[in-house]
Amino acid sequence: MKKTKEKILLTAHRLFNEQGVAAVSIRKIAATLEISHTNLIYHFKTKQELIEALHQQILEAAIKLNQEVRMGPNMLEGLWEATKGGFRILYDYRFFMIDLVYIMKENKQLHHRFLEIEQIRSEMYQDMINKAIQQGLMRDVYYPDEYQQLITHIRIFSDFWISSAAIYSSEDPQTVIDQHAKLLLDLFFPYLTVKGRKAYRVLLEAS
Amino acid sequence: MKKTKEKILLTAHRLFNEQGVAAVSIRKIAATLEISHTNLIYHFKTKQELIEALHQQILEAAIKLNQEVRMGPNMLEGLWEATKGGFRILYDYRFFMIDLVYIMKENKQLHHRFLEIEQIRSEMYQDMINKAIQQGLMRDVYYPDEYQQLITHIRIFSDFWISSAAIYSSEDPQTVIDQHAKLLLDLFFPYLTVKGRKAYRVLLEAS
DNA sequence: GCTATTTTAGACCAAATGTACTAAATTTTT
DNA sequence: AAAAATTTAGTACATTTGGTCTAAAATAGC
Repeated sequence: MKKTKEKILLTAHRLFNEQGVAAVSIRKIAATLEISHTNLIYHFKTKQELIEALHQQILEAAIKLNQEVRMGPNMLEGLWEATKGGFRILYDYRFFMIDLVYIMKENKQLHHRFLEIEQIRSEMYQDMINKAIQQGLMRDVYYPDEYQQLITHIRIFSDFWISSAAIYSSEDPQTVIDQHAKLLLDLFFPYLTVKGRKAYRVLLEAS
Repeated sequence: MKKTKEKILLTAHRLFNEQGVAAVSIRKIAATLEISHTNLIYHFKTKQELIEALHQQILEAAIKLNQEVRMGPNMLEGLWEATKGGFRILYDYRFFMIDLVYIMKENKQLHHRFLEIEQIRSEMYQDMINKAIQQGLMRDVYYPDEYQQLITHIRIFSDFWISSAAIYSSEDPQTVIDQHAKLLLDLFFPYLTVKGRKAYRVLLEAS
């Protein structure tokens, strides 16, 4: 019996992606669905609630991806798969990334959750890098915090490559996703050892 | 006699920075200035015209900076000064960067100009890197396009560090600007030669 | 079948926004 | 000083939006 609720989320999701969060009103979503706006309000009191529900979908997709992509012995391969999958999810919900600042500004609760998740992601990268160093794939730091800064760059790139692509890229979605997943991997390249670079080349030839 | 026009730009600039472009209407700017909204419209027909005028200010500030910061023999030092100055300008007009995707979407002409300017910036970085390689400050590429990708990362970071800071940073403006200017420089670090890294350390100790 | 609950629609309101039109006030030009 | 231009304000209108209230329709539970 929640067919309506699901349809609302689908339509909101689509319109947000097409027109941006700010340009889509409750009434517009309702009109697109050909239901009354009061009906929509019955299910979601505000646009914020819609965004929160869609954010929940993003999290669930991310958790599902995390379970699928088992980080195997080859760190770079796992990173590559996880990045491609993660970037695909972000692209599917691109309105969220493009309006990220706006959404975080409007919704303190979501903002807080987002910061927590980023913290976890950061620690994950930290672990991954430490393992890669142990395995001789990445070099040691030249100065303290060097990898902490790399992780910051990873975060900013991950958060905003979609916004950048909205301005600079005209290719089809899959190409854009692959290009930027590759670009993220390139951030790691200069830190790789000879052994690491070899693994990197093997990986690229395989895909 | 263009006092009004200037006051309008100042107030629009301030309100855009404080509340974001979407949340500031012609009428709100007029109300803040305590002039009639029709008077404001007389000077600027639409919000787009206001944004274009402010963008022109950004360009003029950037040109002025370019003339001041002479790229001396020390490539890293020039880069550091230019980055700090440029990032300060971007921060002064942070509404433009935070609403970048929105603005580019709404104004095809501005979008086109923006792409042209980015092209010039890209070539500037390319020249700078080539010189740094000749001077033995940066290493040769390990694979083709390696530095082209670095420049892409520089572009994305430059475009969106302010958006990132709006979400993650709570420090005062000057600290945020310096931190991110430093982060941009860090993108170069792993490509530096031993000689380049030495120059980099000298530079950081000086500032 | 009847009742209670959930879902849906319609009417209405107040605020904000862009826009157009008119006219007054001010400044500039002659 | 008079005429022409510019700048400024006031009014009014249509649209959009979020929001409330009421009631009808559909569904579920008994």
